[in-house]
Amino acid sequence: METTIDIKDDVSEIILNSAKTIFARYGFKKTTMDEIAQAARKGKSSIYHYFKSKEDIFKAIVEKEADELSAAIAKAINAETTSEKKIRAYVLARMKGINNLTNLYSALKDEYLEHYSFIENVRVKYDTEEVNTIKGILKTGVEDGEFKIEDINLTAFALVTALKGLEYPLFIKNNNAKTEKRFEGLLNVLFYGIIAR
Amino acid sequence: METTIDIKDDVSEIILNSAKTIFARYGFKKTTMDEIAQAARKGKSSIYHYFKSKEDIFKAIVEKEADELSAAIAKAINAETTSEKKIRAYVLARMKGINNLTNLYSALKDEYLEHYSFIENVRVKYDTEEVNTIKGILKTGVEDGEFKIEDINLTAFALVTALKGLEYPLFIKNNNAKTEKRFEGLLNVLFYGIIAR
DNA sequence: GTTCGACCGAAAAACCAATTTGGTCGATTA
DNA sequence: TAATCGACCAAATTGGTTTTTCGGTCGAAC
Repeated sequence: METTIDIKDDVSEIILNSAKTIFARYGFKKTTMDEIAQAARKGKSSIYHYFKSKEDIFKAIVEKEADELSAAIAKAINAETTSEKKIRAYVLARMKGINNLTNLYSALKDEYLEHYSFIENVRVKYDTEEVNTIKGILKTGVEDGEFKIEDINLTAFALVTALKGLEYPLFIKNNNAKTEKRFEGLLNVLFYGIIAR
Repeated sequence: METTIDIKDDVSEIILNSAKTIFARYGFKKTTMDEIAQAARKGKSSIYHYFKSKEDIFKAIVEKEADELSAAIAKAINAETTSEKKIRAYVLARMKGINNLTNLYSALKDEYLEHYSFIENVRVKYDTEEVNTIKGILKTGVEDGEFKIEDINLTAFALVTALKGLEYPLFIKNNNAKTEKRFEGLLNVLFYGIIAR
């Protein structure tokens, strides 16, 4: 199934891939349109036939990555039956997926502070999606009598926030195989609490 | 008990208090040593008799605030009997205490991004203290048979991280009376989990 | 439909003079 | 000895100007 030229070798795709490596290496600001064009073996003006701005290219890259992560997570969730297992699958898939974004992300961490509001926009949009995903699982769990939750909205929001907070110290800094077990421990707290019975 | 001049009216204390209001208003960078000296009704050189640098003054202020918060939290914890109540008291006291730091913090949020590594140092030191506090409570709770926790270290760390992550969206942005109730809901999840039984 | 050279305007970088400012020192006071 | 301060310095910052870079447009060519 690779005998023909891959249909994804579209010019847009070439530009996106070229740009991605340069962005990952130099960050958004330091990357020039000329560099992107050269890497794609095109003239600078040609790029504008496919994307309306540098920001646009960046947005396309980030959204593509985010979509791939979304898809991977959805797949992992659907493979499970109970709500508890779905939550576990979600956390694991998310954790692994975030790792792949590390390259792009680390190049941007210095610029993250600056006022590139469009980055924030993408993040907010994705956060909302995450909360909704979790909310859906929790809701189903409650309806099935599997979970008992006072405030689903708050719990979903808190879970996502906590996960995001744990991302950095647990994963970025401490990137070994034990990390997965650690998340398991946390999930047990989430499911069963810490009160003895 | 206020008939004599308060022993805290030390010159160091005057300098610290003067500096605090100026820092809170203008931030670290924009505040000059001359301004601090004037506010303390001293010559600029005199300041250096008590503090070795501007950074030093700032550090002293932050550490003082942090110590006061620590004390308030410790007091709240000790007033409670069971471990569960101690945790609840801790979270509430912490939440309220952080609010008081808002002034200083908000003036710094723009400079927070810059490489004032000493700020980060204070934060790390304080984080460690927080984790240890929680760890102590959890340990006692387990020993008393009140809690049942797989990995105390991880749970304490996760709880602090999650609290820190929830601080901003739950508290700074949404500063109404309902916030307290929200934390209550979260604590219930922590104690009892979400699994129905 | 695609590619590109030439060009534009705004933003950034580079440069420089003038000023500010964190910090030192020695003398003075008490 | 402890505390205060005026005078001073080197380094950083500021303000303003010039130069360069860079994102983006346009029209021609294929």
